[in-house]
Amino acid sequence: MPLQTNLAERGFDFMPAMPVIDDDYAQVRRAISYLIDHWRDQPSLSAVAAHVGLNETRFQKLFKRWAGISPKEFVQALTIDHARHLLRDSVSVLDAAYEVGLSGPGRLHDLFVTHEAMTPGEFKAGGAELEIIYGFHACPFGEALIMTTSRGLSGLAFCDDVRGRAPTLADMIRRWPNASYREDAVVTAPYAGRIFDPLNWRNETPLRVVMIGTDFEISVWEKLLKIPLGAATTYGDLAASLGKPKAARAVGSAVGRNPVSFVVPCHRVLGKTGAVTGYHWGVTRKHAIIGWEAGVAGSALQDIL
DNA sequence: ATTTGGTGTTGTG
DNA sequence: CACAACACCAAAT
Repeated sequence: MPLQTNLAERGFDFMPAMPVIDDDYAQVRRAISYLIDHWRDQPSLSAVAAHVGLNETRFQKLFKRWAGISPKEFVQALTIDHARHLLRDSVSVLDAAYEVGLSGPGRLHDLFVTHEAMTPGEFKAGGAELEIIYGFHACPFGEALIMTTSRGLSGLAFCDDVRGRAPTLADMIRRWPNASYREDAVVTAPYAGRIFDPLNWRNETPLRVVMIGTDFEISVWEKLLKIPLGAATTYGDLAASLGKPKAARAVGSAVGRNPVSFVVPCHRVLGKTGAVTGYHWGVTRKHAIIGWEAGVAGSALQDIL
């Protein structure tokens, strides 16, 4: 049955958001990467702007438009101090009162998500008929690759600015080599509008996500869905909350294999010290997401989230 | 500051 | 079945 006819049923009873146009990210990315390298020297606003190739005023506006906060506030959001603030309830958020069971709600404080799990066994058994439809869309963090099945969103990945789409698509296809794939950006576009525009996060119908992974991976990813905007946890705490306090490293691997980036907020997991550790799609992008979320958390939107 | 050793899970042969 | 790889972490240099 054609996917298009199911859109309303699957949660798209809203007008697609205004197109997510963010050519800004290319310049913002250069600024962030510069800041990561030079934060020690307290770089002036004009120095960062110059590095990006803009004058101070234009840079200010670009940044404010992109993040909702000033460059200064953004730098603040990347400090260990801010990380400690995000981590203040690291342990308890993972054991939040609400249950994220099968088909349960997650990310209750921001994006409204329900999910179901699909193990590799199930995936193999039903995989023959399973078609993955994908499309590329601009988003605040560069170009995103969105993948869907008839059961919901199954993948979200990011493209490298210079290497382009192909490596990202190959990376994702390698995860489910037996599926069939078809590109149709018309089908995936509503997901981009729903996911990357905070105004749509509390849409009354949940965003359906299907998790394809091993039992252990799924148990880790379900925990991630409990971390709300404005909070973070550590690999160690995550492991402990699964009853395996020594498995921090295994948890790190599982978090790294999360196929639904951003929606399953793996960027909200930090090292024990608050350091921003690795990210499958580049640590710079992890910084960008954390800073961008600081802007969302501090904005007037806060009231509706 | 850097190195070392102990970890659990997964993919490969 | 064994082994290497890994988005970790604490303890010892």
